[in-house]
Amino acid sequence: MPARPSRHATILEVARVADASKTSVSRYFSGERERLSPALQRRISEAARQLGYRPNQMARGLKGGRSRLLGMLVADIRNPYSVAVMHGVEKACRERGFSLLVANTDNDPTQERTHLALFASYRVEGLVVNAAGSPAHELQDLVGQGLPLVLLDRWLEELEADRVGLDNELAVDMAIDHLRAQGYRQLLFLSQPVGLASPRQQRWQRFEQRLAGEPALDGERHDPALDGTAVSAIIEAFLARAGHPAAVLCANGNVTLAATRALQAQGIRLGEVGLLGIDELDWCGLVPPGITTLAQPTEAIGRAAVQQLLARLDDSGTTLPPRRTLFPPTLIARGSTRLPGTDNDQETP
Amino acid sequence: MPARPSRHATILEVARVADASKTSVSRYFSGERERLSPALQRRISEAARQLGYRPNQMARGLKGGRSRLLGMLVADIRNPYSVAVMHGVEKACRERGFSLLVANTDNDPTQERTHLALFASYRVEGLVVNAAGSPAHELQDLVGQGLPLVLLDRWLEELEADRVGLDNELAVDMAIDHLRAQGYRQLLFLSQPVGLASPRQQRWQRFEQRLAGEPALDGERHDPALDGTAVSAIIEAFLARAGHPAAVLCANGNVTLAATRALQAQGIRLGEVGLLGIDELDWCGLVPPGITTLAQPTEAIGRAAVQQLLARLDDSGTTLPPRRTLFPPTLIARGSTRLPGTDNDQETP
DNA sequence: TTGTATGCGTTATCAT
DNA sequence: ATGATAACGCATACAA
Repeated sequence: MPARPSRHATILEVARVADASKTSVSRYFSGERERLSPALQRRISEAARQLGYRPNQMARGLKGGRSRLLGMLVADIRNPYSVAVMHGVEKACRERGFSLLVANTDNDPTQERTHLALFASYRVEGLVVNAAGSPAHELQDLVGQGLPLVLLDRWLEELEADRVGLDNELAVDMAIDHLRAQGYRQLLFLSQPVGLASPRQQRWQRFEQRLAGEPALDGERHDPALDGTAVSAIIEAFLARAGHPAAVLCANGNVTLAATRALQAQGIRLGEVGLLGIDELDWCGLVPPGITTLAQPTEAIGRAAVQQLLARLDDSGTTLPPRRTLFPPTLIARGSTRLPGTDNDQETP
Repeated sequence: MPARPSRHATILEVARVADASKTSVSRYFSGERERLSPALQRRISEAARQLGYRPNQMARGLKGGRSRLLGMLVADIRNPYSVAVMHGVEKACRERGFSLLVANTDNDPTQERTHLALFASYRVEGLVVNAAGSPAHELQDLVGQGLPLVLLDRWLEELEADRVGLDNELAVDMAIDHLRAQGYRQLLFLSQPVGLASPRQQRWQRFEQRLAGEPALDGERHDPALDGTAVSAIIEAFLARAGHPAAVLCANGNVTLAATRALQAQGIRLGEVGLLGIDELDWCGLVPPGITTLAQPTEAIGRAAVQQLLARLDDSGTTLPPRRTLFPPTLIARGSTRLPGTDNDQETP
């Protein structure tokens, strides 16, 4: 028994024990086992097992420039949507032999910059970015250096990069069509502050576009901060002003949460005032009579991001134009968009 | 202007441009700027800026053995509890100059092993483990090699390591005390399959202990799989059998979700049958009349894990005995544990 | 099929 | 205060 239970065995030690050269051991662990004689393979295998040898990725990365690391920047990790997508990203990474370095920015551009620098220092081979906001500049630099980068959900107009996310126009169309078909005529579009977040902008604008083209529908839109009582006030004013039947269209999960709270606080029965939210959440079926949502294919979005990244990685050199991959949402109809007295055959909550 | 917009500037290039030696540049970026003359500092700073130089962590890790990487193994990343803790872990990491490598195991011991190997290959300096299940063996090895490791929430009895998590006994005590004080006398304890998950075991056992000591209370416990209709059946049978007032105690967030569904499906008003869940979730205030929960201090738990890890890292050598850090939950009382007709002054939903 | 020699970017040791 | 040089663990061109 060797005395030292030291830190980590190296390729050299394995070579010595196996009575082979560093090269052979290296080959053994680099998918070139076929080139070694069965006898040597066995010796190396045994030596490695005995020593608990694991190739050092740091050294590997240093030599070949291949860190086998992908980075993911998440704007808000406590958002279930982000986590769901991340789950897809991570699975796809694993399947392709990559590991995922995750950083949460809490929607803070400063942290975004910090983490970007960090990723760079670990020589990640690709980046999935769900950006907080502005720093198209540093991202631009990275892309300029040839780092594959895909923008997830949120994108910056100035930045020429691949994009993956929801088809926001389609989502708003589906929402409006559904509400219309269910008999609602007055629509309130509620968003978090639009600011620079592209999905918010797109949904916001599409709502206006569509309403302009639908004489049968009437509506308004607001983008309050969600922390105060603003949502409640807006809904109350809207309902006082609007004719019936009226409905609220929530631009994302956070808004759905806030709007549900507000409607409940006002003692309003869902359905009587319609409620439809973009983003499906665990509890949407639980609040009576169930909240209608547009679910995003989060897993698929995550996988697509990785796939796009690795595609770029493979044929680096050829400069394909930026590609955008948009996914359609799925309507999950529940009681919150069923007018009392109506008898549409909807999926039950 | 140099022609090549190549990949990454190295310390050597910076040294050349700054007309200095590699050593000086290294010192500049390793927190030893004081030892350099102001003039040299300026030259290096300028050269680095101009070249967009970033120290290569891979090379750093290779040389000094300091990867500045922490690994976190998560059993189920889609569980909001896990994410909340992870948020704390990540923040604490960042504050201490570490990066976090996250791996989700989806409760699969095989993936757990794979990811553990992976972490080892990246020479993470510490591990936060929210284990799927069994492989105390590989974890034991890592600990034996001197790798700081803290068990989060779930722990393996066989493994001598630091532990951080909720005080499960206290949680069950608080739950029972609250239900009792609210007038409930028949208790149904509902858990996910207990199996090897230590928190489930502890809560499960504590419930039985406590009930044995309380003649005024009566109860039973079950740990069905959550995917079928089992929960509904169990609740129905329990209510048929039990006298009133009866309450359901949910061992975690997933169970709370399932139980709420079941109670709703049976048209039971919450409160009339009590409902209390361990784990606070976004929507618990939304389902009328609000679901009472025991909230875990997730952020604090995450931070504590990192702190414990770094403490070990600092005084490696001294072999302190394993330490366990337990946090108390916070009761958030809502309508689901208020019997109709009662008039307790509870926090409103 | 197997081995030798060199270099990846950095820090540590030892000079000056 | 600054620099030269040797590792760190591995992959790879080249040689045998």
